[in-house]
Amino acid sequence: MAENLTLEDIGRIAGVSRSTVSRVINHKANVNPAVRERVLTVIERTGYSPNVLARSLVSGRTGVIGLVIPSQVHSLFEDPYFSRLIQGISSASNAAGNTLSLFIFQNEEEEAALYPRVVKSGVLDGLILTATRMSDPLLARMAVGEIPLVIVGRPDVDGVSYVDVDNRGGASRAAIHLADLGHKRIGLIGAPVTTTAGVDRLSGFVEGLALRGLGLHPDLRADGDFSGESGYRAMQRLIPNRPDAVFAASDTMAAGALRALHEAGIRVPEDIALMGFDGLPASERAVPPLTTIRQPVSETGARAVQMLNGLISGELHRPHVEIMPVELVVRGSCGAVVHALTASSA
Amino acid sequence: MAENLTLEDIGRIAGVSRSTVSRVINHKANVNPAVRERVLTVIERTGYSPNVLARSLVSGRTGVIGLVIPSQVHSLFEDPYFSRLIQGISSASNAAGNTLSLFIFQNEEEEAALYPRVVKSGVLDGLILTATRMSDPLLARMAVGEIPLVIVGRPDVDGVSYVDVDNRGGASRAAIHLADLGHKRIGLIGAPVTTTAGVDRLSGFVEGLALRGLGLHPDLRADGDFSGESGYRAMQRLIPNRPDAVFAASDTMAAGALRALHEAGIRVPEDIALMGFDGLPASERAVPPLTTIRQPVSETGARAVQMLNGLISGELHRPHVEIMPVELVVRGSCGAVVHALTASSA
DNA sequence: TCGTTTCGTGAGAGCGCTCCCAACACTACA
DNA sequence: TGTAGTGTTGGGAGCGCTCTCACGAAACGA
Repeated sequence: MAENLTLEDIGRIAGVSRSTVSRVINHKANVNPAVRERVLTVIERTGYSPNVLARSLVSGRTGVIGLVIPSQVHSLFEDPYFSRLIQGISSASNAAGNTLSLFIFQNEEEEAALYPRVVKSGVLDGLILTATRMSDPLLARMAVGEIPLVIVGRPDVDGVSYVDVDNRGGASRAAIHLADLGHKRIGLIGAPVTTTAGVDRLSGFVEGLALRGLGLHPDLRADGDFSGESGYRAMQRLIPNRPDAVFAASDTMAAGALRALHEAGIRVPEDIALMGFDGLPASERAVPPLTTIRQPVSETGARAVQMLNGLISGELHRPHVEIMPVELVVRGSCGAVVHALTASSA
Repeated sequence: MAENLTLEDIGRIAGVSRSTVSRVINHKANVNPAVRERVLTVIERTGYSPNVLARSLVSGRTGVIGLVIPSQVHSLFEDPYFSRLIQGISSASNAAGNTLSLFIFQNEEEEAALYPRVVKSGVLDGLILTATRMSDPLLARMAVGEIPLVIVGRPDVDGVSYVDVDNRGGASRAAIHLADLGHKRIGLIGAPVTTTAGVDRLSGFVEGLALRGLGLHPDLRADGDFSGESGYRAMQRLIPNRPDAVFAASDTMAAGALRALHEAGIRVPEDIALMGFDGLPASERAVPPLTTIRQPVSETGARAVQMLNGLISGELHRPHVEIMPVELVVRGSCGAVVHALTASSA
C-alpha cells in the first residue's frame, strides 16, 4: 500500500537486516530458507518493490536502452517500417527486462543535445541507432565507444556492431527473378544512395542482373526516397523509357509506382512486371498483390536488442555483425503465376 | 575526456567544494561571479556532466515519462495514427527536457508486469496512456493515483486527466456536411464501440444527422476496427443497401471502402459520397482525394506531455481535461466541388 | 576437547548527488 | 567598538541500495 517502503522497512517488519532482505531479493545464496520465506511474505504483503534508481546508482546498470531515430527520417510517418522495427525492439526489450527509451530527433540541434544529455548522464546501458545514413554524423559522435552501441542497418564505418538484413542478396534475388521470367529491360526505382540500404540494394540489383548477362541502363533507373509519392514520380519518369519490369527498392515506393502505372493505363503484370522490397502486409493487398523481398523487420530489431545486451554484459566482443536473411515472396505483380507453367523448371 | 568525473572532482580542480559546484550547475544564487566562471570553465574543459541517477535519487524526479500503448492495438502497424502520436509526444518531451520511455504491450501478462516494474520502481515521473478501451483494465490499475497520469483519448471513468480530440463534434460536422450536400441515405462505417473514440464518433454522427432531420438506418451502419481491410469489408456489406453517402470513422477505413467501391464499379463522388476521419497525409493522395475531418494528432500528443508536466510539477490540479478542435477538410470524395455552385450559400 | 571451516547474518562504507546549516568573511549601522 | 545583517562557502547528512567484511554459531575433523 504505502509507496515509499525501503529495504530497511521490510527488514524491520521481517525482523532481519537490510542486507538480508537485499540478499533475498537478489536471489543470493546463504540465506536461511525460513528467513527467506518470511521476507518474501512481507514483501508480498506490503507490495514493496525496490527503488530502481538507488539500485542503478550503485550497480552502474540501469536496464534502460535507448533507441535513436535520427532526423531526416521523414518517412517515419508514412513508412510502416519504423512502426514494425520499434515494435520488434520494444517486444525484445520487455522480454529481456529492459526499459526502452525513445529518441526521435527532429533536427541536428536535437541530435547534438543527445550526447551530453543521455549518453554521458549514465542513464542508458546501451544504444540502438537506426536509419543509418552514409557518413552519419551521429554515428561518428557515438561510435567513440563510451557506451555499448548496436546499429540497425549497415554503417559505413568499421568497428561498430550492427545487424542488417541481406539487402544485397535480396536485391540480387529480385533481379534474377525478373530476368528468369524473361524480362530484358529491367528498371530500378532505387532507394536513396545516401543510405547504406539504398547503396546495397542498388549494388545487389546490378549484381543480380549481371549474373543473367544483363545490365542496368541509366534510363531505366530513377531513385526515390522510400515514400509512395517518390515511387509514383519515379515510375512516371521511367514509363517513357519502356521498361518491361521494374524493381522498386521498397514496397511503399512500389505502391506509388503501381498507382502511376494504373493512371497511365499500363497493366501489371501483363504489360510490365513489378516487384517491391520489404514484405509489408499492405503489399499483399495491393492490386495486383505485390511480389516482394520480405525482410524480417521485427526480428531484426529483436536481434539488435539481444546483441546490445550481449555487449552490455560483456559476453560479446565487439564488433559483432549479423545479417538477417530475406525471402522472395512471389505474388501476382511479377507475372510469375502466368509464366509458372512454362518457367516452373527454374 | 574521462568518463567518471564527479562533483567532487570538479570542485577539486576548480579549488572549491562540491557544494559550490552544485550551486553553479543548478543556477543557484549566491555564488561569487568569479568562482562561478572558474567552475564553468572547468566543467567545459573536462566535459563533465552530472550523473542523472544520483541526482534523481535525492531529488525524487527523473525527468522520464512513460508512454503506454496497450495490447490489442493491432492497428499499430497499419494505422499511421500511432506513428504520428508518438512523434508528437517525443517532440514535446524533448522540448520539455523529458526522456520518453516506450511501453508497448503485446498481451495482458506484459500489461500486468508494468505496474510493479515501472510505476512503483520510481523511474517514471508520470505516465501517458493511449488507445483507451471502454472499461480499460490498465486504466483501473493505474488511475489509483500513485503517479501522475494523462490519458490520450477520453477514458470512460471520472477523475482522470485526459486530452482528447473533438470526436463528437467532428463526426457531427461530417454528418451535417453530407446532409447539406443533399444526401439522404447516409451510412456509417463505424469505429469499434469498444473504444471511446468509436462511441463518440458514432454518437456525434447520429447527432449531426438528427440536426438535419435524418437518422442512421441500421442497414446503413457497419463497423470496422480502424484497419483498411475492415473498411473494405464494411463497405461491401453496405453497398447492397445503396447508401448515397458514407462517413468512415477513420481515413484508413475510408481507403479500404474506396477500394471496395472501385471494385464494385461505383464512382466516387458521382454515385456515392465518401468521407473519412483523421486527415492523414495519404488521404490527400487518394483517388479521388478524400474529404475528411482532420484531427491534430501530434498536437494532441504534445498537449498530453504539457499537461503531464503540469501535473508532475503540481501546477495543475487534477483532473484536467482538454478537447482539441478538429477541422473539416473538403476535397473531392464528397462531391462538394460539384455542388459548390448550387450549394455555396451553406 | 580444541582449532578450523562453513554458514548465516548485520553493520559499515560508499555510489554521486542535493539540501540544510554552520562558519566565515565583510559591510553597515548605531 | 560592538552588533546585526548579508553574501559566500564548505561540511555533514542522507536519498535507497549493493557490496565487503567481520562476527557469532553451528558443524567438522583431529
